[in-house]
Formats: sequence, structure tokens, C-alpha cells
Amino acid sequence: MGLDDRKLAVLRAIVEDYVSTQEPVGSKALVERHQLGVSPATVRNDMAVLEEEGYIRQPHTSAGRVPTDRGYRLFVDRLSRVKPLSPAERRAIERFLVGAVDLDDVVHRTVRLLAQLTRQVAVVQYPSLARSSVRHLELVPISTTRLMLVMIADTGRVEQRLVELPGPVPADDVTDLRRLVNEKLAGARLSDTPPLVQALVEEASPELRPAMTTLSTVLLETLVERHEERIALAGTANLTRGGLLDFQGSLRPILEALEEEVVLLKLIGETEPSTTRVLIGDENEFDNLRAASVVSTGYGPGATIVGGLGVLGPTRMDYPGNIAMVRAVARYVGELLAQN
Amino acid sequence: MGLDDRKLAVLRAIVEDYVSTQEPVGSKALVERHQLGVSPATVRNDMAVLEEEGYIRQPHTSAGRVPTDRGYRLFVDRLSRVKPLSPAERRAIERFLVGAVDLDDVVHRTVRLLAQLTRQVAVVQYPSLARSSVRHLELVPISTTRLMLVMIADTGRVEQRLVELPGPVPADDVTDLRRLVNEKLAGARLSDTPPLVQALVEEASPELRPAMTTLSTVLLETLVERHEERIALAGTANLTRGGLLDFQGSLRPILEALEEEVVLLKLIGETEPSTTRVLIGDENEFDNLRAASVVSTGYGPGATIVGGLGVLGPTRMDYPGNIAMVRAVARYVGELLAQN
DNA sequence: CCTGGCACTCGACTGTAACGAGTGCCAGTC
DNA sequence: GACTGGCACTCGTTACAGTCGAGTGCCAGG
Repeated sequence: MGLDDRKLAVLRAIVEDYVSTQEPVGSKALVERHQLGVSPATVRNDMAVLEEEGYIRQPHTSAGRVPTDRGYRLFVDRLSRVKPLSPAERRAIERFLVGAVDLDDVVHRTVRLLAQLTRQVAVVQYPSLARSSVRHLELVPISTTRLMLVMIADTGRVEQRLVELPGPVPADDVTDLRRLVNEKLAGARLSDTPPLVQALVEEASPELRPAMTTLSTVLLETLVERHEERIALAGTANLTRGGLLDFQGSLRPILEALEEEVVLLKLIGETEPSTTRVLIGDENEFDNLRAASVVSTGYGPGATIVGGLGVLGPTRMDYPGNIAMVRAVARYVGELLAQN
Repeated sequence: MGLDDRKLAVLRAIVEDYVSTQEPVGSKALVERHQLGVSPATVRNDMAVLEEEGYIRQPHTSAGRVPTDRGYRLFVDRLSRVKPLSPAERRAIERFLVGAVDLDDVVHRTVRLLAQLTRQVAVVQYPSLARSSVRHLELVPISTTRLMLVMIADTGRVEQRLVELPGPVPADDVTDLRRLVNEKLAGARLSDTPPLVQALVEEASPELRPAMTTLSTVLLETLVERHEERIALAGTANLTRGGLLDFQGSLRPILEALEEEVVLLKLIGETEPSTTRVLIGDENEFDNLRAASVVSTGYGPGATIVGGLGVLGPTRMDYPGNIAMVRAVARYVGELLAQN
């Protein structure tokens, strides 16, 4: 029941044509547009087999064939040829590098770039706190009983939290607190901090003990528990390309899913190192996104991965192109981060 | 050519019915659902006048009437009765207050709340830097030639920027720099800082001069020039309610507009104090949003205004309800901010 | 000034027919 | 045995005609 080379070529042709025309493709059109070297009738036979195997289907009897999710999967795994970026695309990616002034800027530029290049919805996860280390902790007195805790991570992320102290704390004590927490925590990975924070409380002098206890609670919340992942999104307007054909006229579930950070994180955040992941149609776990595909990968300075990025679009998308662009952008962002 | 009371009542009834049913409303249905005390024929005459005056129109000859933008305008200005919030809505607003830990949290909760209450797209502007004062400036050494500048504003906003120094600066000098900039700038409104920053450079000692010069450039950029306004958005999925009837089936322009921060800022950011602004259909300046209306207002602690918030939806929206909710939410957010 | 009545308009819906893209199958060819 | 041309068949799309009915404008009468 194997598929010989020609049948695979037919499948590839169907996917490519359908992606570009958005219309079910028939046997006649297929032989006209591709050099298959056989007649429509032969192609029809091959199509019948491909359909039997579940790679393509007919929307209705008198229509051409359309790839199924399974067909796209085979295409992505075995049939797609790498699509080199055009010079224009390359230039666009390089140009976006210049002039980014901080992490926010980098992320925003990246997500817009990705949306523009792929003409899909782009998603970029900020560098995950879980994969960051503490660079510096700052305590800024707001009033005698309030501090602003600012945590600066090595990935460039800056988190702030208000700390309500149990009682007034003099400025000198704040200085001590600042010194203590930095001595203990600076350089530590955020995931390793809980015991260190615990130690801080135990080692604190009696005067500092109450303030340090409160502070430690907030520290743990900020550093570990709330684990606030952030996401940037762009290009939602691209969902409306292709009229209402994609997503069978109902953008609703897609838009709803895109508003859930949890969903997006699941889609692009689970990064095995340096692979590009492709989720096609119902391969992803969310019902709302059955009609969508996701191409994602991890990024980070050097070989480490600090976050994920990717694009989301209709299953009928240009997989080779999007894969190439997602990879390229991830690599450039990694380089950019490495410079800091 | 004035409109007597009954004609106004008819217009009000048309708006209310059309908003709730989403279908052109005819004379017969109107007298059935409202106590107008007259016959359909009379209503028809009134309708003819209202149409002549441009307040309503017929989508086609054999259909009922639909309000025009001008009709909505009149309705909002003179006919709508304030709609008190339901207890459930009140409770929802109060509940959202509890447990907000920082500005980001407040803004995100607010925008989601607003989207959920109004079932429209909600937009919240972060407290504007232009209306903030400097609370504290922090300089964190990243390497010998790099600093992270962190600015904490009294509105709770925290901005960071990387500073590339012209040469190595010893730790003691960083301390001096920190002290100097805080002495000069802490408490100042951001819009008042340029001369102060200038003075900083002039007064700096020769050793600090080069570093201070670089720092001042970044300060000016961060504090004044880039004036980075931030926006949070939620509820885009609500655009798909009412099927494709609203926005005549093309969400595209709306989604595109929503991705432009500049556009959103114009819509909700221009706040005259303590008024609620309603922009109906083509009253706003963006072609993309001709089919949409915006209800917005300013918010801030006490009587001052630090930012705007609002909702965007089809012109066929529940103006009284949305106005009430936007106001209520703005007031609550103001109270919340005042507590900090 | 309001009302009932009436003719009229025109979109929505229904049913029918013609069309055509595309298929599956089969007999014939290399 | 694999491929091909031919052919009957399916079924969605389009066009057209006819009916229906919601809603109107207008008018004569109260």
C-alpha cells in the first residue's frame, strides 16, 4: 500500500496548487501546470489511491481534491523543499535589527516583522522568566511602608511589584535589604531561587526580619509563582485574507483562542531545542484551532533557548515559506539578544 | 422643520429596537412594541419626516428603517436615558479590583473587564508618560560600559533602556550619576525634564561629563521623545458577534486599525477632562473605522487624567449601556490608582 | 391631525433547468 | 501491467421565473 514517487509528486502538486489558488484542484489542471508526464486519467487513478489513504478528499463529488490535515503532514515531513528567502525578505529581516533600543522594542519589531513576512498571525513569547537569571534587584522606596521591587533579568526583562511592608523601614535598612538580596540572588537562575530566598529570611538580622519576610513572599511570587509569561501578537488582520474561505467563515473561535495567553504559550512555548515545530489542523489540542496550523520554534542567544516564536494561519498555508521565515527570524533575534 | 416629541420618541424606539434585534424596524412592529398611542400609519408619516431629515434610512424599498449615523448622534445627545448598571455588573467591577498587584495587572484586568461587560472591543491606554512625574531613576551596571536605565514613574509605569557608555565607568561614578540624576529629576513632570537634563550635563564634573552626556541623550529619548504610549486591547472576538451583519462582512479594516497604536491613541487618548466621548461611524477620522463607533473617557487618580479607556464596536451598539460601563470602569480604575 | 384602506415595490425564497468541472470506470494501446 | 482516451454520471453553481409578504406612500374620511 506504499505510495510510489509519482503519487507523492501528485500530492505535492495538489498541496502547492491548492495553497496558491485556494481552489480544489482537478486532474486536468494538475497535468497542465506540472510536468508529470502522464495523462489526467492516470492522475485520477493516483488521486483515488491518495484519497483512499486519507491524504486528500473531495469537498463534493463534482469537485477537485483538497489536501487533508494528514496530507499536509506528509507534505511537510517528506515532500516540501526548503524555500530560500528572497533577497527582499533577507533585507527586511536585517533592517529590522537596527535601532532596537530595548527588549520591548525587539519583541514588538520581531512580531510585526514576522506578521508582515509571512502574512499570517505572528506570536512572540518574551524571554521566559523561568529560563532567565537575576541580574539585579532594586528596591525603591515609595513611602516609608512601601517599596517598589524591580527585578532585572539577564534576558532584558524587567519585572516590577509593589511591596507593602508590615511597618516603616528606614532608608538605611532598605539599603541593607537591597545589598542582601542582591548578594544572594544576583546571577541565580530564577528557578533556583526559592531556597535562596528562604535562606535570606533565616539569615536576616532581627531588625530586618519582618521586612525581609514580606519581601521574600513577594520575591517568590514575582520570581517563581506568577511566572508571568508575556506574549506579543501581530497580524490578526491577516486572518481575513482569503475572504471567508479559510476558517469556514467563522473567525470567532480563532480570535478567542488568540486572546488566551495560555493557549498561545502552549502553541509556541513548548520548545524542543532548535527544531521547528509544525502543528497542522487538529494536531493541536484546542478545538478552537482545528482549522489552523502553527509553525513555531525557539529562540535565544547562542544555543540556549529563552522563548518561542511562530506564526498561526489556515491549514492551507505556505509551509515551506513560513518554516523558512520563522527559522530565519528566530536566528536573527537570537543574534540580537546575544549582543546584549 | 423641527421634530416634535413624538417623532423623537419614534426615533428612539427605532434605535432601541434596531440595536436589540439587528433588523430594520417597520411601523407595525414599532407600535406593537412601544406604547406610542398612535397607529402605524401615523408612525409611517413620522418616519418619512425622519428620513427626509437624514436620521433614518431604508436599506431597500420594501424594508423597515435603520438609524443613520446622524440618527444615532441625535439619540446619544438627546434621547438616551442613562442606564444604571445591574447589580451583577457592579459586582463584576468591584471584584476585578481585588488582587491587582501592579500596573500591568491593573491594566490587563481592566481591559478584560471592559470587554466582558460591554461585549465589545475594549481599549485601555496605560498612564501616559507625558502626564507622569519621575519617582525614581535607577542605573544598574550591566558591564563596565553598559548601564540599564530604569525609570519609575509616579503612575506606576516603569520604563527601561540600555545605555551604551562612551567608555568604562567605575562603580563609584555610577553611584554619583545615580545620585545626581535623582536629585535633579525626581518629582519632576516628564514634560518639564528637558532643561533639567541639560543642566545635569552642564553641572557635571569633568570626569562624569562624557558618561553624563550619553546618559542625558538616552534620558531625553526615554522621557520625552519616544513618549512611548502603551495600549492594551481585549475582546476582538466580540467583533464577530452579530455574524457578518455589522461591518458588512469585512472585519479586515477594523482589525488593521486595531493594530495601529497611533489610531487607538487618537480614538481614546484625546481626553477632555471627565467627559465621555462618543464617536459615531464616520465622525472619526479613520476610513477603516467608518462602520464603527467608539465610546471613550479619561481616567486617573482623583480629578487628574492620566490616560484614556474605551470600547469600540459597530455603530449599532448599546450606547447608553456602554457609556455607563465605560464611565463606571474609569471611575473604579481611578480609585484604584489613587490608592497607590 | 390621525387613521384605515389600498395599491405598489422589491427583496427573500422556491423550484426548475441548463451548464460544466470533475470524477470513476472501461476498453483499448503500448 | 501501466497508461490513455472516451464516456456516462454526479452535483454544485448559475440563471431565471414565479410567488410571497413585509413594509411603504398616499389618500379619503373621521
